Amino acid sequence: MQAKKAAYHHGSLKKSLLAAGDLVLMEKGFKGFTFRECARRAGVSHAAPKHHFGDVTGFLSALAAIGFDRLTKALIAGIRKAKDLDEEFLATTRAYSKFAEDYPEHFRIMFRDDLLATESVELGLAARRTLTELTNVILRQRGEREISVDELKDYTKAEDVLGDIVLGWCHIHGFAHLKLEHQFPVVSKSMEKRVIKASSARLAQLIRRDATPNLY
Amino acid sequence: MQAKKAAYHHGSLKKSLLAAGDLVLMEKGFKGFTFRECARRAGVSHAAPKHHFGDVTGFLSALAAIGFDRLTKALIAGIRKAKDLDEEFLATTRAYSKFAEDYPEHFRIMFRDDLLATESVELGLAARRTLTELTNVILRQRGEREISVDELKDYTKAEDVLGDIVLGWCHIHGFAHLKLEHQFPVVSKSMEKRVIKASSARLAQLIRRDATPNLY
DNA sequence: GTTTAATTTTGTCAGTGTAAAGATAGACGC
DNA sequence: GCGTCTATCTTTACACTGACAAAATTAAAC
Repeated sequence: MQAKKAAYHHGSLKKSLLAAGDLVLMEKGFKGFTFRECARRAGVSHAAPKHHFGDVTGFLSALAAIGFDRLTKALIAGIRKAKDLDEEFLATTRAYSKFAEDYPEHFRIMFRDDLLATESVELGLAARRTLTELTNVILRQRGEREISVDELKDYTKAEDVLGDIVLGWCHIHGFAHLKLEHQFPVVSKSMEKRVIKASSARLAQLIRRDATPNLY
Repeated sequence: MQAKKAAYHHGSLKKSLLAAGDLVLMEKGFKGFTFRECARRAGVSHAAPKHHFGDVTGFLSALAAIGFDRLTKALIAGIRKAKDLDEEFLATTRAYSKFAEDYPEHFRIMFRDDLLATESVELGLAARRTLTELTNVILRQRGEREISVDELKDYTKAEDVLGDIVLGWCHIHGFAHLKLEHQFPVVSKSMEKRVIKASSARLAQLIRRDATPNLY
């Protein structure tokens, strides 16, 4: 971090700016997040970021991509801890929601189509990696084999698979989002835990019950 | 609108500002939404809004409350068209999602805890009215009687009811949000219709199947 | 070693939210 | 009727922002 500063040209300013933006997002939130503040933290002039990110939209897209990668990792880590299929769906829901709580501003940015450069391939890929992970959760519930990112497009064409993805992802995402934004009625922590556990279990059972029977 | 302008003092500026803010949100989106632009449209000086709304957070809260009221109405209208319980849950999902598409910026504001004055009783009430409507959708699926806004608090204490609300609302909200922000893989309109119809049906069946049997 | 291209800085501009002080008009007591 | 009061609105001011242009600096290519 200190070695990079020495280089005027060809330094790793882009990385430094991303690190700065990442921090600002966490410390000051979206309100305190400004192009100039990030430049200040990276120790460069206010106009420096322009060359690397164009406008603030491009900058946010890069940070959103970081968010998606972090979410993907969190999902994988959460899933790994699960003992069986019953636990796995719940673990996914928990990991997704915990990510939203841990990185609220990233989460908000990631799902703001109007603030992001949707043509960014980097962002698109990061988002697809996350969706692939979620799709694999569903596929395992269905008793089917896992897929890679490249196969995602083919699999979301299958109507029954997409149906299960919608069923699962909407619940996971809806819960994480509504909880983050404090839309649920306030109840005890223990009751909340039981409720989300029960909901996840019922949904996972539904998906497994309706899956083609020859495969599980 | 023209008669109000004449009055320097004692005009209905608050309403005019809200109407202006509502328009700006729809026409220019969140990016173009500024305190000063709203004041300009209402034909007053840029500092005028401060007296009525404090800061921009207070102003957004009032607009979010309008959004919730509009959503509540949309839900009621959508539900009214449904012939039976099977159709009703799907109709709710559609109405909720259509609202998000029709008023994207309102929708985004409404679910941004950090940008709103959470202590606003007006906003809290509007949000509770929406949640009451959603709760009644669930209660009807369960074969139980509907409730009023005042009863909401008691009903969300019941763990099984809250469980069904989470199950239903998360799916509805998650779908609307993910669709609005273009997170789903692109598929044909007809396939999308079938998918959401099937998901809603499966979820509604699950809720009804698990309901206490003596009541339906 | 000179040229060239990439990177960063400086300076400027219009526009923003908020604060403070001044202006206006209706309310209210007498 | 009249003077004061108070809520409402305007004016002015300030620090800050994103975007842009042009100049300056540096690394690399030749």
